[in-house]
Amino acid sequence: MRADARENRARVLTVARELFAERGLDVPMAAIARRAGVGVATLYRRFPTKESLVMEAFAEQFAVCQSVIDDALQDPDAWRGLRTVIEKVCLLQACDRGFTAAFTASFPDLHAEARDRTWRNFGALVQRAKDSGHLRADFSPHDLTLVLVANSGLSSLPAEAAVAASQRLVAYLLESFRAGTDALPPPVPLSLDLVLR
Amino acid sequence: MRADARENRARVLTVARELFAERGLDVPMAAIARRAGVGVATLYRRFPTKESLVMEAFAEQFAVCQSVIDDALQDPDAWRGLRTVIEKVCLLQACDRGFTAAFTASFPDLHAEARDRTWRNFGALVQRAKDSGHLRADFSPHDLTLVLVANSGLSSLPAEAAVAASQRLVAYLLESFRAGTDALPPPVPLSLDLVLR
DNA sequence: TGCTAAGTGGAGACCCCCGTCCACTTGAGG
DNA sequence: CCTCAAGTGGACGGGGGTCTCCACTTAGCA
Repeated sequence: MRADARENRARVLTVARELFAERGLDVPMAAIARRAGVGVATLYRRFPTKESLVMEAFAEQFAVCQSVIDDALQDPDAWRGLRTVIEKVCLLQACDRGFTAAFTASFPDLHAEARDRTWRNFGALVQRAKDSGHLRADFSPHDLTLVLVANSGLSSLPAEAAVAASQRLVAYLLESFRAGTDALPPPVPLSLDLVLR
Repeated sequence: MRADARENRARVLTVARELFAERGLDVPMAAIARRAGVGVATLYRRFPTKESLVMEAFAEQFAVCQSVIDDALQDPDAWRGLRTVIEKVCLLQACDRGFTAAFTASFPDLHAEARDRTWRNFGALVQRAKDSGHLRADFSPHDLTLVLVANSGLSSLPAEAAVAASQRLVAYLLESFRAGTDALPPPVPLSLDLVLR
């Protein structure tokens, strides 16, 4: 590949990541091209379809996400591991408007192997957390889906509010997931005054 | 208005409500027209713009929603009132894909008077619930927004799953909102096996 | 420096959406 | 039954999206 082409390709990816994060996946290809200072044809030469650009743009984040999960799943403190999985993935979602959409859209396509392994590991983690007495017994692994989908709804908020809201939501939910609830940890303060008036 | 016209108008509204509920607000006008057995022009004769059709279609639900809230706000048992507001509005959202979008889109336009009154009443309810010792002291009225926005994210799930998920989410959150948390009420069982594989 | 394949940009084909226009049809009162 | 205003449907304009085509430019090697 020629040097200038490689540079263009990299710039396109950077710009795409920025715009997807700010404005979600429905930003037009033409906008990405303009901001990257190239023509539309250049985009389609490197990425035959918009979907392929999305996948490429988020590949890095997927890897990060995967390793975050894998690490947490290995945590000897099962409750801390569970908490970490939820907190980190939710933060990723809240910081990047496009990530959620890309994630759920690609999830079925991630080769079943990796998906099933993660899911199995998570199930094991849940069981360990229950056994350790920190996680309520009626917690279901599907509650992870519940949290992620609920958290994804927050991406309709303005960017700064989304992070604050996500942290507060996660704090509330984690509190419900705990078994004992001895002391109530106060949820993260929230500044949502701007939202809905 | 002529008899057949009145009938057509009614049928359009019914169909619009169905389709908005099933598929959200971005169902094309042409689809509504086709399913109602009329031409596009007939839609636009009765509803000058798509937005006006949306508003008209959801007017009834808005009224229901408003009265649900007003009733709950009057409840002498403040905690029960708060619970009811959250449960009922979330259920409305979960049952109707279009409702959330229509609600947030129209919320700024509902004449400021009604909006402010509801918001003031809710603030008072929150205060009463805190005073009664049932609601945690650091609960913010903005947490209502948080719950509604999070709950709205569930509408990306298939219809049946959305209701179950919403109920479980609300049960978890309400538990966190309670002050004492003496006994942990088990959350509603969840059947999300179909989701994300 | 000159050649050539790789690379490029912009016009435009194609599609889907909202909303309008206009020639045609029909309900219902006299 | 006749009339005509009210009602109707489908074609169409305008805008915005994805993706393609093609004449032109340029990097990189001999």
